[in-house]
Amino acid sequence: MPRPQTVHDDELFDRLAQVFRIAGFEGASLGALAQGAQLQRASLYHRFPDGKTQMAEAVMRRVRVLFEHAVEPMASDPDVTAGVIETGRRLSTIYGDGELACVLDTLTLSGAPESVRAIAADVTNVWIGGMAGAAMRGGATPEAARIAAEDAFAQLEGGLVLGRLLGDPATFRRAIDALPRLLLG
Amino acid sequence: MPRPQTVHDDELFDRLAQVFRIAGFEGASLGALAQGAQLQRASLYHRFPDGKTQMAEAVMRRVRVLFEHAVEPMASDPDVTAGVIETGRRLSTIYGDGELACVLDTLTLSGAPESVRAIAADVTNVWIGGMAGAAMRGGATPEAARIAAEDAFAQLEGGLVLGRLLGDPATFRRAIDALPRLLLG
DNA sequence: GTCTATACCTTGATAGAC
DNA sequence: GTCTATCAAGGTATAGAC
Repeated sequence: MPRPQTVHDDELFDRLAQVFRIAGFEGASLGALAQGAQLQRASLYHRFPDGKTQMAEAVMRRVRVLFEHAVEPMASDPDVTAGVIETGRRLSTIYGDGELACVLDTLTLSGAPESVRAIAADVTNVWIGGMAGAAMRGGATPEAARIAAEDAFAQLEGGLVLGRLLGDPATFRRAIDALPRLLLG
Repeated sequence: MPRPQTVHDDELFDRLAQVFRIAGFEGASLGALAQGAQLQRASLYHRFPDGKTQMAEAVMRRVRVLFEHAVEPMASDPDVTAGVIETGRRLSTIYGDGELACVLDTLTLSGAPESVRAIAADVTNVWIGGMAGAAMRGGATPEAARIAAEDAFAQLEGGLVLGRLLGDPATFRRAIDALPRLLLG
């Protein structure tokens, strides 16, 4: 009987994400990743034979699942406003109420493999597409909905950057609270 | 007669900034910095005896000068709206019309020394303070002006992140165009 | 002031024991 | 599946010639 995994996949991906999101791709050393994962470097290579690139890809794919879950209420809730508010709650949880950096931002800096960038772009489109869909359900034209969704994305991402710079997540939290207004007018 | 500098300070700081802004602190290797500066590694250590930390500090102080210049029209122009528009032009130049990353974002990730973070926070306050001043000149209360300035900062920074993710600076450019509305209502 | 050469450490990655 | 041990490459930083 083979030795059981001590850290299951999703939990492992989440731990690696915590390192990548504050260090970027080049900045995340195998030592830091191993420490964050609570696994030896060699054990990480057993789980990810293709090394750091494969780790970052797995993290990004895990992030996509998290965002698909986050945007889902905007499409499924009969009350669009209630759906947007619930999505805001889920986004806030992902970002530790604005205290955590965004892996889409940090994992697309210098050194990030093209494969990781591609998944990051895909996640971004899932997120913005979900918000644009909500805006359309609220009555906006496709063009106006897309613009509103992009601006809302920027407000949230910029709020995270400002939070890191000043140590105050207030701007991010304002953006979360403003989501219904930003998307539904 | 001593050998003259082949690269003057401000030009050198700008070249180093180009590397730091796309790589972050840990991600920017001395090799990459030397290549960007068109100087040998050892020459960089002659200019910056304290190494990479001192380079990042110098870059940040240079960035502060650039931002002081960028926000200046908002305070000095008799026509506040014209001043805000001119500041938008200068910000757009700093960010290559939205094609370049922000060093405030990338140079405050994991590994950045506290001294660099402190200057980055200072630059942020210069920038947001300037925008808040314009909003007050436009009639806003101090509290409303500060919030408008923070939100405008977030819209710009988030626009840069989105531009990198999707390869399209449209959201950043929209934020530049929207600056007078965001700050002056 | 800039260069070549080098010391020393950390990194990403691999091999093999358990 | 995880570990210890190890390697080659690349990292930061320094010494000394010009």
